[in-house]
Amino acid sequence: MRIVVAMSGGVDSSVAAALLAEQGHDVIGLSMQLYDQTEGHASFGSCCSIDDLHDARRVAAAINIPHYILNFERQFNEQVVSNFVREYTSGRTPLPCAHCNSDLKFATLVERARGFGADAVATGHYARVEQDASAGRYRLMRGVDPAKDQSYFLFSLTQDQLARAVFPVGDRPKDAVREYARLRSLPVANKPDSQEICFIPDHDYAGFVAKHADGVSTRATGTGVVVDEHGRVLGTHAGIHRFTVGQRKGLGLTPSPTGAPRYVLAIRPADQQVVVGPKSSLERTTLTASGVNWIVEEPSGPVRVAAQIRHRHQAAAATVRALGDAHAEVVFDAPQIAITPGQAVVFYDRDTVAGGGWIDSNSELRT
RNA sequence: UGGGGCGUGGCCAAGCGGUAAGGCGCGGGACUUUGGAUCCCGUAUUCGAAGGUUCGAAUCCUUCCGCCCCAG
Repeated sequence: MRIVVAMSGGVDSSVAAALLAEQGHDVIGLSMQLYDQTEGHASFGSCCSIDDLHDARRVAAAINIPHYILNFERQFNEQVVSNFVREYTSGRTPLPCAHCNSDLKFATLVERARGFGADAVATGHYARVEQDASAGRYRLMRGVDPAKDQSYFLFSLTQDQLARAVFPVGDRPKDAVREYARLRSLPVANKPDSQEICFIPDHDYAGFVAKHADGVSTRATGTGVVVDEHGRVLGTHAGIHRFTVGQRKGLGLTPSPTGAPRYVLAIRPADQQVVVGPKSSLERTTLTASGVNWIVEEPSGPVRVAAQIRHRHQAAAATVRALGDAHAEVVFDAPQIAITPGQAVVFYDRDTVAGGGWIDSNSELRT
């Protein structure tokens, strides 16, 4: 079978490619160039820098597969970057990796793969896909290494996309992946794990948003006030895009009378307000989500699940109810800290992803 | 200039003769294919200033400076 592997230049996708080649598949390596590399070279750890593309090419050469670099700048900008900026300027917190997966890797890249005569696209994600013959569906499951599992970022894949998705490293622990890379002497065997958002290598999210907010909303990055739960003004801030629910650092306020730390409770884009308060006020039991994607058959009634509200959040017992029109309501058994609009809520049944959606509200505090 | 109170790191604040707690904030690190959180480490040779008493003072005394409150 001919398979296209999305090669980022990292260890995981390199091993994925090597494994598939070893299994006898007809493997083609593709790397996506996502943004212009000409300015600045401080792109450490980013997934698609010039260096990373070179690494991908070296790996492809080492395992003897063809390798192509595709220019996805326009698509990346339209699908991922614009969403990132729009979310921040509207008081929400984006999850770009999930969009990159569903809107680029398993959308645009799949189309391009067809051009190469390939039906499947493999990536280095730590997740598993299985065909459930009895249900006539594909199942998405957590990677076997609980510490590296990335199924959270893949919740929005459709059945069509899952049918073409291959995750060669999902059934092995990270250690084994690294070990395999060393055994095969892959050039990236000892490359550090990537982290951080790949398109903002300098860490300056606020600066990035402000710079790209032009066509989106200029006033959204303007100043506003910081208020407490009762609406009392505590200070000013330099733009709501600098905050996210649950944030503690960088509030720029005088310490509270009690000396207790303060956290961002909510962001109100309409009046540019950032609401802060004690940690206990971050607790919420319910949330609503939109853009819900069911990977298992959409349930007609309430379902018991383990719901995960952010990457690396310990999924918590909850009841989900589909509300129709791709909406859902989630009620947790116990309050969760910092349910954040813009992040994904993913429903698990043990290791299987039942579905997930985008968090819209967390029952805003009434002030 | 009658009476009372207070001045300790960016902020709040313990200490009241024995050689500067703690919290917030901030900085660094760990963790991490989002943001945030979390954890760890660091953060005043010095206590408004100047003298004095004492083996030894931020802690006692004197003066000065600066705030605050109540009276006029």
